[in-house]
Amino acid sequence: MPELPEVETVRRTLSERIQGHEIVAVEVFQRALRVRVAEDFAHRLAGKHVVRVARRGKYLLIFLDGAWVWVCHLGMSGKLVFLLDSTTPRDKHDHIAVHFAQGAELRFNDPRRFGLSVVMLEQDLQSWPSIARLGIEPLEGGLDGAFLYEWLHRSRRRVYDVLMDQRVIAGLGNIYVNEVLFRVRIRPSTRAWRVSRQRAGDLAREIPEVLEDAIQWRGTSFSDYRDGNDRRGAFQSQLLVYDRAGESCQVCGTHIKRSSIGNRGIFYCPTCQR
DNA sequence: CGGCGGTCCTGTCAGC
DNA sequence: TGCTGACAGGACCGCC
Repeated sequence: MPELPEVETVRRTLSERIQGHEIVAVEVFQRALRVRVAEDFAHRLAGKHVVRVARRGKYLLIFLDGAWVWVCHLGMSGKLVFLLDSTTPRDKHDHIAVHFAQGAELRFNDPRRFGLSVVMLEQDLQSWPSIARLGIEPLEGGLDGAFLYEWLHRSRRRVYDVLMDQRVIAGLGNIYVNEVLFRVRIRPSTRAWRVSRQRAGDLAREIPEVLEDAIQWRGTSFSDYRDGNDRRGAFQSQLLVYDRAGESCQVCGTHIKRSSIGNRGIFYCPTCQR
């Protein structure tokens, strides 16, 4: 569900709400997420202040005083929503409630429970496997044609699979990989090693472009994504291929095709993308 | 060991 | 109306 632009939008909206604020109490209703929420999770968070809200790939990093960090991943269906009024009725998929002063509350809701919520010491963050594995941040410079070509030209995988690999670029997911590949006219099933240096350069330029654009539209609300204020994103209006099977390609008019790689639906223009 | 398929979980929607 | 199967934005594990 949430890819880099969505997580970044959650980061920005939450940061405005909780930075500098004290956590007065924490409730855990459901521990069985992708990684079981630790028994001492609530105890570790209680009484701490939020120093800043950051992001690494699709991971949200909520830094707390005392050198602690609360790491959240929203999986496919996760939401972190800030409520001014904690009397708002609880949903059956609300798993964690973090209470702030004056009745404000941050809720972690995740129907499919593919999300993750752990607290650790800041000094352990970079060596924590899920973070340690992550590749380059696409919006912080450093993503260039040479970098991408290095990965692509010696991989026997499909270009789609390489771009989806969080060890290469952190933060891309199914929607944005489909969109980026349409914009550079490469078919998702193309073997990575067949992508030329020039095309790798196109990709390196287009990836940050699409991600920044999506952030400006506050992410894609294809179905259930919401930001930290429970608001929908609007980038779905800008999607050129994702979820547009059967519609006409805006460049050439050919019907957009839907196919699949593994269990993921992929969308492309059979004429523009080779 | 690189690459790929299956799996975790619930909700929704299309088709019968 | 109700049942069934397919599918959904992610990540990890295990098998070949």
